[in-house]
Amino acid sequence: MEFTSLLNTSLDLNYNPQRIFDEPDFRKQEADRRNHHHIATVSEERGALMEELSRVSAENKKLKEELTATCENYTELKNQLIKYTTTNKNTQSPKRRIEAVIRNNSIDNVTDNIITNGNSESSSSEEDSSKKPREELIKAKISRVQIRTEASDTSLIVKDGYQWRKYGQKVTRDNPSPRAYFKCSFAPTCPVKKKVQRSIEDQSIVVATYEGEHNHHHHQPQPASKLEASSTTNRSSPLGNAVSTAGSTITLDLTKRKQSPEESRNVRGRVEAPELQQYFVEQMASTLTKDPSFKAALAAAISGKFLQQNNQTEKW
DNA sequence: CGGTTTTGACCTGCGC
DNA sequence: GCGCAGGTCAAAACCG
Repeated sequence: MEFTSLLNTSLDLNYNPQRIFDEPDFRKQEADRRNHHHIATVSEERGALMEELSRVSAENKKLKEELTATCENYTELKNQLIKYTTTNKNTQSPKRRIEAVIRNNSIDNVTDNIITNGNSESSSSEEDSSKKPREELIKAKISRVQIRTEASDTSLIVKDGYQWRKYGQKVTRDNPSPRAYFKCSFAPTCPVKKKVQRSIEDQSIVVATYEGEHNHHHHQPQPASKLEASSTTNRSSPLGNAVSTAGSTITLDLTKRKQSPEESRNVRGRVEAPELQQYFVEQMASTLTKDPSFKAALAAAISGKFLQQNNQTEKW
């Protein structure tokens, strides 16, 4: 877009020297005096404006630096909090610890914790048939997906392209929102289960935990079906592929809201499929163009650039 | 009518 | 052994 054509940088000084010479002498002298006075006033105003502008620019720069420092502090504190909560959870029972870690960290850490736990137990005691379920849990591929939805949307529906049958719902102790249990119903023998619960920190985030691997191809939802998957509005979304990526944590924003730096890192760091990357790039572009604060920041940046150009022009 | 959802009951593991 | 919490079952209700 050609902004320079839209921006009128000229000052209307009501000053036309050519006309002065057309006046008779007595009028010319009077006009000269007036114009000298006018030019002096305008110059003063201009100087004051320039001073104000440089003051505001300096203040803007200072605020920017403060904001950057605050963001850095925030990130550091957040990391410390995560580290602290992870350490605290280690005092819980193994099962509760797995739950807690699944809630708080990425699945890479979860898998590590489960395996470590399993090894330490097998080395400390003999074989026990009661441990078989846990061994199955160790073998089971667990992945977690965070989906940002509208906070007003109370349904625990995760549109991932698979067909699920809900078999239970529970209110857990540490989260007031209920947890829903689903089994994959596309294939009767498919062992995959998922748990869906709203995040306790952010009610707009739905956390889906997948256990196991699908033993069938990805299901394309049927139209006009009551299935959960059929309510998927974006059929071209590669989320189904993303979910089948075992051992990963994926954060999706379905509300067109701006992603936090943490969430963006999450996506950048873990999602590598080309179609997913393209999907996220498109979503990010869409999000940015619809974000008023981004527009405001862009406008500020552009106007700042123009002010710089004007300053340079005036120096010529 | 077949599949899904709801929901109370039951099972299981764990800590005390 | 008891209580608690998470997970699962299964009958009834619901829906297209």
